[in-house]
Amino acid sequence: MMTSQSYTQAAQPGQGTDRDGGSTQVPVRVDPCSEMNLSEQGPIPLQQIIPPEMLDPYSFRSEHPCQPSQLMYPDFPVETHPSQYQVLNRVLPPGPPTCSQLSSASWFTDEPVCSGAMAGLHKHDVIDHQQFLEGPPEVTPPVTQTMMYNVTEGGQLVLVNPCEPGSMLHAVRYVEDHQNCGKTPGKESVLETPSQFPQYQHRARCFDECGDHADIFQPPVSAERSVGSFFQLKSRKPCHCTKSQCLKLYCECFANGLMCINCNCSNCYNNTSHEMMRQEAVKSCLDRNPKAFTPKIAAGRSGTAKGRHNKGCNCKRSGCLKNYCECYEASIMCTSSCKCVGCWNCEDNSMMEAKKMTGQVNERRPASVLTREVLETVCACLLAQAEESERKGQTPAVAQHMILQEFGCCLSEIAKALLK
DNA sequence: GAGTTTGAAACT
DNA sequence: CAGTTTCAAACTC
Repeated sequence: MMTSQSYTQAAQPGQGTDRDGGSTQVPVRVDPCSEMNLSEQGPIPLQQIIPPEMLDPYSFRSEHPCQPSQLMYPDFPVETHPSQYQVLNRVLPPGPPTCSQLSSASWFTDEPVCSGAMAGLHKHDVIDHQQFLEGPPEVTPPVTQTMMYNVTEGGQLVLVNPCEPGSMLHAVRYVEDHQNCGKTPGKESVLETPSQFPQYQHRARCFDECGDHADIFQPPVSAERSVGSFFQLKSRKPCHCTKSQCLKLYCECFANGLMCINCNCSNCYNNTSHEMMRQEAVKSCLDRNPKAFTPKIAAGRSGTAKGRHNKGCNCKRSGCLKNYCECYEASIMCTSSCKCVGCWNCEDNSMMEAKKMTGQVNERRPASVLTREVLETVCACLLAQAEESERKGQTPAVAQHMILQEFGCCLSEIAKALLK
């Protein structure tokens, strides 16, 4: 298990052993601007040990060489999520890493890159930094920033982020034995920057578990996992915060456990330059609500595609039919957990019964009544009324009045159907 | 793009 | 815990 003790150990090749006798993952800071990182001596001289107090109130743990190290909140449920700086923990065969082995560390991706910049990756090779931060793009963009791997003589790999001097905290290690798997691969582990929240953790698997490398960095499949967290990451929107310093849950980046990148916020403290304040803000949020960073939308039971809002919405005026409503925005129905008023976004029947049982007021979904046939019937009635008015030679004002009256009758019938 | 509306988060 | 305020996103014009 990764303990805070580990942070006090230097990342020297061959140094550091955990309780199990394996090598210890040692997070290190690497000066990304220094040429020394690229030296054949490896980055060791520039590695900076991160004291535990510099870390977020999470701890690392890896209970099994085949399982990922996980960042944990205190009292935070273990969930697996992809991470901005994901946690990787995988097995590597002994010796220098191959292209395919290294490439998949760039980000979980459907198709591990083994071409272009990644091809022939060995020492000091590069991967797309932006891709590392933002996840795999829909279409692989040109490499504009680089992330470098340094391979130390001791077999350690250290990811070097040339763009975030303070944030990158990665340690990659090899171990000679892969004890629990009975094989002799090494083990690679990339630790995310300590202040990145754990809700985008990524579960990698042993080679012998997954069978193919391409599958290793797929987003995790977990019934309890936040629905859409991976996709949120891919499609993350820039925030526009002005007053919260992006250190309150008003900020979607912060709330999603992400640092602001390419956002339109002002006076932003949700970045590596304000690490301490950011950590305090996280702690403050967790003090206020231990589940503050728990994804609001949890996966549905039995792996159903749609999830449910853990807390439920409280909409009053939107009818839960606008994106103000968190349920509606997440494309899920309101549930009995919601305290919304005048909801039009609820499952009819069973949901309604649940609502009635709890005394909550939620009307039946209009879609269940406003069928195509009903709408066509209403239109036919209005047209018939217009024709009748014309036939009777009524003035436009009277005709309008009669049509509106007919429309009122139709609405009345629809309302009755809704309340049935 | 400015102003308004909305509901979650924060505060009292 | 309820009421109020603050905030930023969604929405409208």
